[in-house]
Amino acid sequence: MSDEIDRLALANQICFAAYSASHAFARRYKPLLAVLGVTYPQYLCLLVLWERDGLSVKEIGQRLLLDSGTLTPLLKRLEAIGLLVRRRDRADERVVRISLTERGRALRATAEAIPPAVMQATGCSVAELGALRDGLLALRDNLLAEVEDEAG
Amino acid sequence: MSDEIDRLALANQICFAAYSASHAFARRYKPLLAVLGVTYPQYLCLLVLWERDGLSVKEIGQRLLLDSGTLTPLLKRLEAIGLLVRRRDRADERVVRISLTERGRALRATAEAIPPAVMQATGCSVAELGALRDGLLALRDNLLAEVEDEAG
DNA sequence: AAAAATTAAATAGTACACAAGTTAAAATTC
DNA sequence: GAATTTTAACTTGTGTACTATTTAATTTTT
Repeated sequence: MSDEIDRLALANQICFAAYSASHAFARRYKPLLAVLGVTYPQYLCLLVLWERDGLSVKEIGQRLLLDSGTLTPLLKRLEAIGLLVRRRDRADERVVRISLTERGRALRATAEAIPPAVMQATGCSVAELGALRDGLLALRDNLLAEVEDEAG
Repeated sequence: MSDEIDRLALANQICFAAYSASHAFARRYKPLLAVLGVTYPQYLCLLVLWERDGLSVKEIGQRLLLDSGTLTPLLKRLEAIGLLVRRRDRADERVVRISLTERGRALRATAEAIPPAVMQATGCSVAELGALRDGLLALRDNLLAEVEDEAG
C-alpha cells in the first residue's frame, strides 16, 4: 500500500536538491570571490568574457540563461568597479557590447586558484562530478525545451 | 598536459550546471505553482509544513537551509494570503510557530499533481533522478560541511 | 520610402537570498 | 538573583532573478 513514495516529501525532491546545492556552491564561492571583489553571478559573467571578449548583453544572456533585466544592472556594477566597459555597437545602436578592461583581463590569473579549491570542497571524484554535470545539463535542457514548446 | 585545465573548467561547469538547472526548475514550476498562487520558495515552505505543522521559523530554516532574513518576509506573505498563521510560542516567547490554516492544509491535494508533471518534464527516468538527487545532496553537504569547519 | 513589426537594452516592480545589526526573551554564570 | 551570554526573530541594505513595460533602432512589408 505504501509502495507509493511520498512525492511531496522534501527529501524526494530533485528540484530541492538542485536548489540547495546551487546555494551551497554560492556560499562556498563567496569567500573565494571576495578576493576578486565580485559576486557569483558577476563571476559567471567574467568567465564568459574571459572566454570571448566583446560580447553583447544578449550573447552573454544566452550563455548564462539570463535576460537583460538581470544583466544590465549587474554589468553596470562590474563597470562601476572598473572591470569592464559598456559601449553601444557602432554598426547597430541597439546592441551594447561588453569589453573587459585591463584590470578585468588581469583578474583571470587570480581566479585560476578558485576552481581547484571548490572542486576539492565538493569531496567528489572527477568522474562523479562529470556524471553529475552531464545529468544536470540534460535535465535542465529538457525542462527549458518544454517551457519553450508551450510559448511557441 | 591539459588534464589540469580540464579539471579547472569542470569545477566551473558543475556549479553552473547546478545554478542553471535550479533556475530551469523554477521556471518550469512557475505556471504550475501559479494555480496555487505561490512562488517556488513559498512552495518549499508549504512542503515542509505539510510534512509537519507547527514548526518554528528556525526549524523551517534548518530544513530548507534558509535563515530568518529570508523566511520572515516570505512567511508574512503566506500569512497575508491566508495559508498560514504566525504565533509566538507561549512557552518561549522568542520562538514564532507557523501553523497552516484550513486553506493551507487543503492546498496539499491540489499540489499532488505538481511533482509528477515536473518529473515528466525532466525527461529523466526515476532511477536517473534518484541518482542525480543523491549525488547533489552528497555534494551539497560536503560543500556546507567545509564552510562550517572554517566558522568553527 | 512610409508604416508595421521586430529586436536589444533599459526600467519598474515583486520576491527571494544573505550579511550585519537590533531587540527581546531565555539560559547561564557568578 | 543580578549580570552576562546566548538565542530567535526581525530589520536594513545590497544584489540577484524575473515579468512586464518602455524606448530606440533596425527590418520587413507594403
